[in-house]
Amino acid sequence: MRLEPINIAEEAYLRIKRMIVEGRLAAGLYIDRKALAEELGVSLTPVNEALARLTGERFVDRRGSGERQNPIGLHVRSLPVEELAHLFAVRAGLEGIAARLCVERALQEGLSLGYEELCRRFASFEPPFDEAKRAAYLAEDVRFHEGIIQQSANPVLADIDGNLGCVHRSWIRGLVRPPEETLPEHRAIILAFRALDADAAQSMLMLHNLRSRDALLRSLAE
Amino acid sequence: MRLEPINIAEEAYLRIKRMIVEGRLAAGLYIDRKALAEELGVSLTPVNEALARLTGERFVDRRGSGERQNPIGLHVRSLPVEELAHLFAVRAGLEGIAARLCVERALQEGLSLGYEELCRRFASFEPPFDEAKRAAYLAEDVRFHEGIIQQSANPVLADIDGNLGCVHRSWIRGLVRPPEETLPEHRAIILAFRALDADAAQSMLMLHNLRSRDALLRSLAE
DNA sequence: CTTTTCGAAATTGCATGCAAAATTTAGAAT
DNA sequence: ATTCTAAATTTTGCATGCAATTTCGAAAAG
Repeated sequence: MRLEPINIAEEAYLRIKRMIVEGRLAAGLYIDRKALAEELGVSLTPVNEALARLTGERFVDRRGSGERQNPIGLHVRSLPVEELAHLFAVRAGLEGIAARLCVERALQEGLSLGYEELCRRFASFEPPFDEAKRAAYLAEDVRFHEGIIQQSANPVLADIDGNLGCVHRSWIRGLVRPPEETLPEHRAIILAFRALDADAAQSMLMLHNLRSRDALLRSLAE
Repeated sequence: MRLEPINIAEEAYLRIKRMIVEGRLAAGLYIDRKALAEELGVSLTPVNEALARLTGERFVDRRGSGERQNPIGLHVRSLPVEELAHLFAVRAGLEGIAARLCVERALQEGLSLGYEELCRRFASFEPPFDEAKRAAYLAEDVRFHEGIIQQSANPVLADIDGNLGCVHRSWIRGLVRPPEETLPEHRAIILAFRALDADAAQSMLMLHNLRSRDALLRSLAE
């Protein structure tokens, strides 16, 4: 039951973005607008509009005639790993401030139960981690970070971090660091939240992300 | 001497965005695409593409037929002041992490002279502040914050913060707080940079922005 | 004077058309 | 077989066309 298709161009945008994020349109791939338009059952106009937006959001590259690789035209952007590291740093800043805002809000309005529940559900994990447990941990990890953003009640922050998280997950399928390493960090962050210690919560969440960035850079160096 | 108009749609996007940011298209105003297309000397297609992008970037609102205010169609988005406060919080996070990245980089590569110069030029201001000095201070303030972002050498961060700064300046023309109040904070931040104290630099820059957010909220409450 | 109604005119969202540029293909020359 | 060349085809970027919806406006009704 689709409530708001809004309009064809908007839907084309959402569908093409999903195709990129989910890897159905592979990185570096040339984008055949005609084929895309046929697949979506629309004309070229809404596809062009969608691709213009995605170009602005750096999901798509426009390749001019002067450049080395052919063909000319639009391609799915492939993210240099270096840029993924930059992305981690930005999220470190965003999630750090989100943690502070959570505490700020909790102090003003009383503890948010939704957030408390999130913390409890997360805290129930215990080593050792087999395959299934790692998958569950990954899902809970995503919920944990998203929950902090949501509870910070800052729509601008949610918008930006949501987009970055989208890019992140389209390039990094699993965990950057093993649960054994990140679980204690998550626990420490939760303790800071319980203590309503904004400085500690912000600092820990930031360092948590920066350590993931460093792990990524190390794994890149092999 | 224009090097790369790239294409008409891209140029339409940039020009319309400038019109909005500079207030030439006022907030809340209905956007007459036909008139806009004529003014830019293009057809409706590139204008539509540009407006689709600006809608995605929340510079433009799409108003459906069910909503209270007429007419239907596109309008320049007017930012609730509350959202401006959210924006300050996000920038607090971003500039905070930028400060940390600056110090990180300085420790790895030796001090950046460009950044040092920025600090010196900024530090030369002295009270009292007459009208002209306040204007100069405002310009220097913008350069100070932009400089930190640039020196953090994180293109993702620069991209996001640049956009937010753009929105910020389109809604807040002058200073949120008087120079007498912010100058000591800037000085303290510079000292933290000189000492290569990442924690202090990040924390101070973040609080600097959060205090501006709070000042904004107080002035809103009148 | 205010409100309602109904048709004209404008606007929207998208499809299609078209010229310029790029790519592919076919054939000839090396 | 390989390289060059040029015509044919495709693609791109934008303009224009068109049906559906919306707004405007004048006349009629209250």
